Amino acid sequence: MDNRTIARLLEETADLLEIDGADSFRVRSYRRAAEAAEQTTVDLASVASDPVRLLEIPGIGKSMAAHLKAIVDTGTLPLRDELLARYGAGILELLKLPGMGPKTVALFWDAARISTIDQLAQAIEAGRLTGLPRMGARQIEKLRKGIEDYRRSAGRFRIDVADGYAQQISEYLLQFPGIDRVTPAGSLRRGRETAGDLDLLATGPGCAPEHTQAAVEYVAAYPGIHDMIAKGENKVSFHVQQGLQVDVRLLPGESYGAALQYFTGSKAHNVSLRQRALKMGYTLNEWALARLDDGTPVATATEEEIYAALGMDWMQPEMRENLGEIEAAARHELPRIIDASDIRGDVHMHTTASDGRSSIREMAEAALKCGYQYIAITDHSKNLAMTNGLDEKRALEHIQKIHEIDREMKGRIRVFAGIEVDILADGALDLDDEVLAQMEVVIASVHTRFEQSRDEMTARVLRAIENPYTRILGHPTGRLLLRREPFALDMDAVLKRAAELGVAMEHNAAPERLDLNDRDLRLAKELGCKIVMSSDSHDARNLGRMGYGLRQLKRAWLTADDVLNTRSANDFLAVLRPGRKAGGCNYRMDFSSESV
DNA sequence: GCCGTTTTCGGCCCGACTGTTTTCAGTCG
Repeated sequence: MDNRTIARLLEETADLLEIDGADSFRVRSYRRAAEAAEQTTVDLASVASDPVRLLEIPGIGKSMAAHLKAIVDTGTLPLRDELLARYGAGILELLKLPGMGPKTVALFWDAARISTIDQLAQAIEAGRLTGLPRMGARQIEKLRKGIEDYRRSAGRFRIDVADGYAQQISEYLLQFPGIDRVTPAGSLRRGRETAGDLDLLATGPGCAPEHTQAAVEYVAAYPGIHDMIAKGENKVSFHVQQGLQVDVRLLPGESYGAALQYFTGSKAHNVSLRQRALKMGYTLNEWALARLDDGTPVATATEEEIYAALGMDWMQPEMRENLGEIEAAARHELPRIIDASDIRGDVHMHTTASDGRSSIREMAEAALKCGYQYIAITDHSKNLAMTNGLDEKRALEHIQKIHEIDREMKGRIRVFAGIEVDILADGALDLDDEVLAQMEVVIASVHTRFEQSRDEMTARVLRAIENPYTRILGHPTGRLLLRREPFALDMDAVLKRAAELGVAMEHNAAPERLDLNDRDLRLAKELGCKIVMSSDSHDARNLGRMGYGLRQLKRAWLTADDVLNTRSANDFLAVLRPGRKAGGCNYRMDFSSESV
């Protein structure tokens, strides 16, 4: 059992305890333990019987150590099972609906024994919620809509979740002697935000036609299988625990490229490609690109060969949506889209001053290891009290500390002073201008809930953009995928105004954020609105993780020129703060001598 | 349930926002 699974069990127990009305501090201790399990580098399964090692982990006490041992020994936690038996297995899903917290779940359970989303939907239709405390017409309508949205997004999995499964299963497959290569295909390979299912293509000597028996049996023995869907000669399909469907295909090396191309898609890209093949006298399927007249294979083993035989350059999977990439590849005019190595700085990160886990120095050192030339420290401001956000006084002190570290780094890396301020309901920022004036990077973010109308919400964000100190608009859409409907915001208006004022739009790399979607990013490019790619890292260990967000940039065909933090430190600041001197920062005098 | 003690109890991130309130509970970050 891995740490993530253990963390999930503890988190679910915390949710159940909360519904059960347990002491909130007891609940929190379960959440802390879940977080500890997720964070620790200790493999909990291997030390579960060693209380001394367990107790060394902060957040794990005597009782929790016993719980951990029970989880590792039996695969489950008795307390969790007991609560699930009482309330029903579906009750945790209710918490995923927007606006549904433990108190409301408990209310519905007590009043109407509701323990699943289906039961809740029925109760709403039957009018059985009317008259319950806090349940006015608006509240009930919000729930009804929440269920609708939830059902629409259910069935698809966030890319990082699908990716996690892909990695686990690939590791397992590669342990089989007859498999020496596994590649995820489909929407995961194309870098979409979500994946409907998971296609894994495996090849190796054990995948040759008519010799796949042993490999098929090995795949079918994968311990993470929840239920088997189909088991054929070269394909095994199954569901994993959380319902994701996985198709593992065993392919001979000679047709691996054709299969990779075929199963990567997208469908529209493939249709268009096959039309092109036909016009050139070829036929294209998952086994080969072959001559139409006599069926002689022309290209099979690699994608590059296939595209080359069709007179095209190979293109990155993220571009394959039939949005002009086929024509561009045929003209040999594919743009050089952005790559991880283009990113020179990360300008959104938190430290222990607010809710981060690392110090300023640790962040700077980690950034050096990532090859960055500059960073900006952007802790939360006071409005996010829960994160220990900085008020004016602490913010000014923090700037001094950042400057100190910057000097210590002696030009090996630049460390800019910044802040992530909160946009209040009326569009004002939550810190005084005098403080903002001293920051090189001010990120204005929407953190609060999104109950306002589309017009109100847009006005709120626009007013924040108009603030002369706003340089980057953070969390612009506030979309938390599969958890909440994207709130209504006139993105066209926001992007247009941001472009006019030179305010950059942040694109957050975290897979649960992915602030801007493909369309937003394409529009931003058209309008000349600059994008800032950020990690929003709270921990030095994952500072360099730009992967998921970067793939959205690729999908929008963005180049290094479109993204602000691909520039040098000097150029970045020059574009971010045109004609503005950093207030009170005399240390910038030595800026021109930076060695980065 | 954890932690750190002024050691065996008492504290444990808290403010904005919404909807239902008629003075506040619940959710979210």
